[in-house]
Amino acid sequence: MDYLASLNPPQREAVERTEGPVMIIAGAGSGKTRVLTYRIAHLIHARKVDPFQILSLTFTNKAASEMKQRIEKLIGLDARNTWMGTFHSVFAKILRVEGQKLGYPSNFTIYDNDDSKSLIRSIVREMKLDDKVYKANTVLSRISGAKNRLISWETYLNDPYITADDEAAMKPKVGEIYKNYQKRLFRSGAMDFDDLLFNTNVLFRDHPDVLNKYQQRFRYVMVDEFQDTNLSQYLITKKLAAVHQNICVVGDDAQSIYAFRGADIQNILNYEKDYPDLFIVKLEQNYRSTKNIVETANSIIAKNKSQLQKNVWTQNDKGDLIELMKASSDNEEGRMVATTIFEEKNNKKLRNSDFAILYRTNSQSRSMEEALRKLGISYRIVGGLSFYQRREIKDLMGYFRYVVNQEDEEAFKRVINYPKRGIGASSVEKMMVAAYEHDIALWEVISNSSSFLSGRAANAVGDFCTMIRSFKIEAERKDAFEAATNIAKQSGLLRELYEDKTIEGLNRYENVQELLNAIKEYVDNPENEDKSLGAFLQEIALLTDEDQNKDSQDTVTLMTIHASKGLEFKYVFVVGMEEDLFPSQMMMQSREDLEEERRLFYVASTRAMEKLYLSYALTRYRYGRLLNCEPSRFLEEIDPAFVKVNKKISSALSSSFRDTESSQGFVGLKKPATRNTTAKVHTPSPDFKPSNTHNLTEGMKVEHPKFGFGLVKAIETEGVNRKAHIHFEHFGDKTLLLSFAKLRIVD
DNA sequence: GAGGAAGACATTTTT
DNA sequence: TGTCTTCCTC
Repeated sequence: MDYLASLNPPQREAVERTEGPVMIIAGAGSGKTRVLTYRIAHLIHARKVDPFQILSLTFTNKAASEMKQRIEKLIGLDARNTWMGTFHSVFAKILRVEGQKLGYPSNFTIYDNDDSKSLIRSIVREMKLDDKVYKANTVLSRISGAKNRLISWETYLNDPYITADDEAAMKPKVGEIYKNYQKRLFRSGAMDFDDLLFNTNVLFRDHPDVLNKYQQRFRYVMVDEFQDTNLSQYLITKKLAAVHQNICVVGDDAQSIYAFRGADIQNILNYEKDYPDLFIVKLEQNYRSTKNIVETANSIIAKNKSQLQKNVWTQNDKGDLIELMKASSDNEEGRMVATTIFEEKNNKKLRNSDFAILYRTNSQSRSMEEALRKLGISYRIVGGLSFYQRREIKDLMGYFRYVVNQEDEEAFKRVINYPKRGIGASSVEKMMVAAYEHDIALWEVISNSSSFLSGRAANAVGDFCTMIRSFKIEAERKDAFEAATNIAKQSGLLRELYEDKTIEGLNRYENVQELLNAIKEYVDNPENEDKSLGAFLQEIALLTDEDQNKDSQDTVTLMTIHASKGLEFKYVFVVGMEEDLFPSQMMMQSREDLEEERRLFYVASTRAMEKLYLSYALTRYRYGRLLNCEPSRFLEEIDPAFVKVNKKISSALSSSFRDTESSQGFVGLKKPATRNTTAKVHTPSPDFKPSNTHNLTEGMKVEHPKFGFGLVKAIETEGVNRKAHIHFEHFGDKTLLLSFAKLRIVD
């Protein structure tokens, strides 16, 4: 196999050692994905393993699909038959088949965090507890933490340490909430994200025959990003591999940054104790970054005590020194970063997409955005609301969910009175109480509304019930697209959105159309055998944003350090290097916490390929007040041999700012369209050429490279400052300075 | 049931 | 400081 020849010796060892337990410690930029994909290809090709017997677990859909694609490139369509997916999606699939053994229907609904929180809020309200003490977020994370450690509500309530903990936190009722929460989920035929893993553990524990079936099926198990596993996930992998012992975990303890979500770094640190005959390979050669960057990162992580010994090195050039920038304020920090990007871009012929700005907290993006906008540098923010979290999407999905599963309480609450049909909160409550008190299904109450409600409300519920029935029949007989379109129309949801002529309303309407398009695509895809609405729902319940349209545009990327894991950029700015911000003040209680922050810094630094900039500000607005800041302790920890302090005087830089106020090409743009990760930035026509806009007049149709097509509504001020008010189809009204805006006049 | 005022709140968040 | 939620009023 010639693919082996392209690997370095440890990589090759990792690929070829297919039998027995293997741990691959993959340093940053060491070609981990490559090793993983080659290993699978090698199993199939050289070792003649049936692809069906290989299970690969990842944490994100993105990682899974990327790997799948790469394997397919290596070995062709055989790759499709390997089991590859996120922990959640793989075990959701298994639970659809085996879940009846635990009393769940096979079409169980998966609750996302919003559903979970909303359910907790209801329970807290019903238990007449103070919702300021029992905040949905806090309670959910407590419950989630328990589930990740396989602590059931029964165990939770009986564990004196846990109860003492909750009492000390003045939240003694969390256990009771946990209990009610689980019961309600079960009644709703629903599992939350943690249940998917928790219940898999229960399934494997209580049904040895089922466990055995999957142990036999998955002769080879691989786990990516092993440092991020929680106990629940860890035990699943251990049980699955117990018979064949062909388990291969890949990870980097130095990049473990998800402890707050239950990830336990001990899983990787102590792995050797679990498997005495564990074969360990260390991938230590970094192919991504310059020597200066690699060694800087090494000097950072060296301060951590809990870690596996390794020596990351590179053959790459020394490269530039790390540059440290000091700003007087957060806004100035933004300006310095933006100006530096502007200059580096010009001097070195770089693209916007070669740059990334990384920060500890989302709120730091503001000053960066402002500065970038002023210099006319286009950017995009990764993170924030994903498509499937949007209200209008959740509303329509709520209908789909409810049509598939009438016991789905959260879906019910979402759709029962939207669009308005005169069923108020008190009627809803009456029905839920009735279901609970008579211990009957919610759907039964709804089907017999006149027994529980009076007059108008009963009629309205009756109509709703008839409507859902007809949707159900549709959904059973027709494919997902037809059923979904019909539901969107008949429910009145589409009309409701259509009638909202505000820009946001238009956007929402379009998003709904986009969801329908996605369903069409799903139905048209020959790979999907089951084209029912239920099948579609199952498919996407565990999808977040399939960041499909992230490429193509040339933009600077802004994101949190967490979101940057696994990515690389030529130039990276890590901003806000200040004590209490990074490391975060909330993470300085213990050595473990501080070490995780340090790993975060390590992750951030190792994203850079060519150059790393670090910046901090002396003052910063936080929660409306101006704070004085001190440089981060992490800055002192870096070996000073690799750092150069940027001596540029910012006044020289900021002068270039004053006259660029208008160079952004648009005035009065309040919310940049690029803020939304899913905002569809227009792709200019292939023959796009800016026209001479001298003769531009009202009523002309124009094309803008980013905003797409629009209609000129008015022209203002003749001369250099000539502006055009244009209504864009997808971006609403904009005022553009004609001397800067690139517009093509469409005939 | 819409709209406005007031109040709470504010790390990180693969699923 | 800015955003999101809730509550109150018409």
